[in-house]
Amino acid sequence: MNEQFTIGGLARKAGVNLQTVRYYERRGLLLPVGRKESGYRVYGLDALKRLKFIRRAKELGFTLEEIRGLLDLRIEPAQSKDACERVKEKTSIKLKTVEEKLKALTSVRKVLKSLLDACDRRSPTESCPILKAMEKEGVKEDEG
Amino acid sequence: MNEQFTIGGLARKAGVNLQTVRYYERRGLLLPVGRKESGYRVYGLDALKRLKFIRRAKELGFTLEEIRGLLDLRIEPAQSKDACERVKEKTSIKLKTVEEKLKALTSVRKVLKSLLDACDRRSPTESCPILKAMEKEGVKEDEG
DNA sequence: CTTGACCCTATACCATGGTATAGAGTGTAT
DNA sequence: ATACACTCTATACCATGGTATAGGGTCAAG
Repeated sequence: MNEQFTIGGLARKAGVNLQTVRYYERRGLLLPVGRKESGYRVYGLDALKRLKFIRRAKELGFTLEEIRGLLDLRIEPAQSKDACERVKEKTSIKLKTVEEKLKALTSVRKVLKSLLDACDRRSPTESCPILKAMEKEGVKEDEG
Repeated sequence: MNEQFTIGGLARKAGVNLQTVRYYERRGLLLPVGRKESGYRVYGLDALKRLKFIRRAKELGFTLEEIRGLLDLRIEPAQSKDACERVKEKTSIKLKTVEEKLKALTSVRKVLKSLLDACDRRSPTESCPILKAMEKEGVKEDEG
C-alpha cells in the first residue's frame, strides 16, 4: 500500500531509462511526490502509471508537449465551468486530429490490402502503386 | 502535359523547404527524373505527388525509412514469383504496422470521446479519466 | 556584361527526445 | 571503515528530420 519508489526503481518498473525520467521531470511531465533529506526523489504508484501513459501516448505520435497537455486535462471537482469548457475544447481539437489520422491511415490500409491482392493475382502494378492508389482514394493532399 | 519543375518550383508547389527536397533525395525518397547540362535537377509531376505523399505519411507517424519502404512497394512485370513473394511479405509487414497504429489511435479516440462525455455530464471525476483508461493496459500495442 | 533570381555542393546548425558521463554525495552490508 | 550500489547536478553527446549558410556556377533581362 502506498508503495514508494526511488528513481531507479521507478525507471526499472516502467522499463524506461533513468535519465529519461529526469528528462520528463525537466519537461514538466512527471514530478516526484517529494524528496528525501538526501535529495533523493521519491515517487508513488501514480508516477508509474503516469510514466506508462507517457510512453504509450508517445507511441501514438503525441509529442511531449501534447502529452503534457493531455495529462493536464484532468477534471477536478473544484474546477469551474470555464475550466471544464477549456478542457473540452482542447480535447475536441485532439480528437479531431486523431480522427483525421484515422481516416488517412484507413486509406493506407486499403491500399496495402489491394496491393496484397495484386500480389496474389501476380498482376504487375504501376511504378508506385501506393501513390496511384492514394490518388484514387482522394485523401486530401494539401491544405496549408 | 509532362510538366517539369526545377527544385525551387517543386518545393513551392508542395509547400516544403527547398533544402528538404534535397534532404529527401539524400535519404533516397525522392529522385529527380534527371539533370540539365548545368546540373540543375529536373522533376516531373510524379515528384510532386510523391512529395505530398511523404508529407502526409510523415504526419501519420511514419519515419522516413518507413515511407521509403512504402514507396518502394511495387510489382514489376518481369518479376519472378520469389520477388513477388518478397513484395507481398513487405506489404504484409507494412499492413501490420498500419493496423497497429489504427488500433492504438482508435483507443485514443475512444478515450478522448469518453473524456468529452464526462465533461458533458460534468461528473466531477476524482482522477484523470485519461490516466484511468490508460492504466488498464487497454491501449497497449507494444512489448511483443 | 552585369544584376538578380535561381541552382549547385558541402557543411554547419537547430529542435526533439532522449542517453551517457563526470564528479560528488548517500545508504548499507560486511 | 570501506566497498558497492545507488542518488544528485550538470553537461556532453546521439539520432532523426530537417533548415541555414558559405562559396560558387547558371541564366534571362536589361
